[in-house]
Amino acid sequence: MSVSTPKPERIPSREENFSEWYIETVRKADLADYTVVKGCMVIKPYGFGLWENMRDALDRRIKETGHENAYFPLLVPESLLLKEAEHVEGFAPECAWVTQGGGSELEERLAIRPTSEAIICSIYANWVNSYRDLPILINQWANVMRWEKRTRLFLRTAEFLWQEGHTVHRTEEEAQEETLKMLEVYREFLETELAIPAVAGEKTASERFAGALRTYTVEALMQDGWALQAGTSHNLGQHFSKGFGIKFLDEDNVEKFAWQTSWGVSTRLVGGIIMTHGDDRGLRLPPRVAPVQAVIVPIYKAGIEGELKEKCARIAKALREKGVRVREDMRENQRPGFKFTEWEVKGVPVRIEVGPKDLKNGTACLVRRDTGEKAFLPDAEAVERVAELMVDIQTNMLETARSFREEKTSRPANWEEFQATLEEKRGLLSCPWDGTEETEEAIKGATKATIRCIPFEGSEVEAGEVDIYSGKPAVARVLYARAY
RNA sequence: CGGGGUGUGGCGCAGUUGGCUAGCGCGCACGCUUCGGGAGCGUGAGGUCCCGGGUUCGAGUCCCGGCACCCCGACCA
Repeated sequence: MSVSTPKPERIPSREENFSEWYIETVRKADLADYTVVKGCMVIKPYGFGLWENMRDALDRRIKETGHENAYFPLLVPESLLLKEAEHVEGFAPECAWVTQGGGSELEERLAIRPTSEAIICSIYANWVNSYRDLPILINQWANVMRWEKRTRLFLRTAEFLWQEGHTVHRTEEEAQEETLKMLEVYREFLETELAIPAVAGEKTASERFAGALRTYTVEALMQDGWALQAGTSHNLGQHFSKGFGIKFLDEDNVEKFAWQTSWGVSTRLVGGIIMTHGDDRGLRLPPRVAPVQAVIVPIYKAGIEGELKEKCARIAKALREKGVRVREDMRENQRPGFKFTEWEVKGVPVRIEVGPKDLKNGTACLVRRDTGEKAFLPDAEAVERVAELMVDIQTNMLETARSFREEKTSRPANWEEFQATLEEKRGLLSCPWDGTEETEEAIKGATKATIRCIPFEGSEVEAGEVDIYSGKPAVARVLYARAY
């Protein structure tokens, strides 16, 4: 046979087919799988372990900023959903409905929550009477359902897991402060834990949450040059308090409507991690959230198995004592090369090889997933080094992602350049905007690029600057991109 | 919801103008030899050929109807 058959189960490169690379990476890394229900995935233990670490890191921050967790019902009576006009309009098209219970037709159909504003606000209305009842600072971890036409593992599934904060405040200022505070929590969380640099800013009216006064976002840039909305924080104003009757008697004995916020991030972020950090070998996980931070692979040799196992156990124990999440891959039916590949696909930050040479020399071989760098170190040093690598790798991944984003951020000088840049380079395009929805629409129609946000930093326009498309006077510099 | 494509062991596929007991690779199970970058040999298990109807002596293959999934567009975290 002169024909060399390609190895089966290879993941296509990001270059040749990014979307296929993504799906294959998710599946080969054993994060998730399809199920019998369209658009509903099963998050497998490895993927869920990742989500749990993300969740815990964010949950800690949510609590540190004074919020408590609670849980509200899955089902939302239609009448409640109808109470905020813009809100229904936005979500009705993607609602799934329960129409029967116990074998008989329900008098009123129940929506499976696409988000919980309606149900939570209806309950808050009973909880709020006095200004002394405020603020209410509650978060819930839950599943929600949106009937999507087209789904993709993690990025857009019919059912997904998320966190949604719902707060009620006495004043507009306080609500606005809360909205921005939580957006900053998201931005910092993405950067610190997930090593994803994100641009914080405000959404334009057309991208605003259904029923919100203002929507803020943290936008990340994926390796294919598309933007991903990684988290949103909404100032709901009094839209919902008026719709649901959340009123309180203020200090001045005047009845007033409360001011509200809501904010959320979802399992979509798992997709963000994959598309920000993955390479052609598969996943690369930021150490801080990786379910397995270091994997130990023994290189078996006849006669020394016992010694090898002992040494592996010793290293594992020392690492655990240092707080490193270690996995010992002691399987005897798989060869080392197979294991190397497998753990690389799964994105484990550090691999520790322990073989006959190491037994003789009192060393261990460390291999970094992010750089591929390989080093034999004396045992004690190796353990120290792994702990250091957790920090180094995390930092390196953030820096890599940051410089990628900077490289992919452009300032086209005119409309022709805008189109060319979007086609050839993609990424984020910083351009003056005239502030109209017409322009936004026109650009979207022509290029599929949307305004991702009006960034907090760098949105100032100089006198005389004009809109990249319409030529009219610009009101702000905004970021355009094609987005997931 | 429009346009295109595909449905055959767990996965990837082959299956001729309709013909014999439906094959191949990977994976899986067992055994032996191996193990510093996806191991080799041997033995073995595993199938409503998407579903329903029709044509025929005979259908994985042809015809009609349905369903599902994937890709490309419009809508969305």
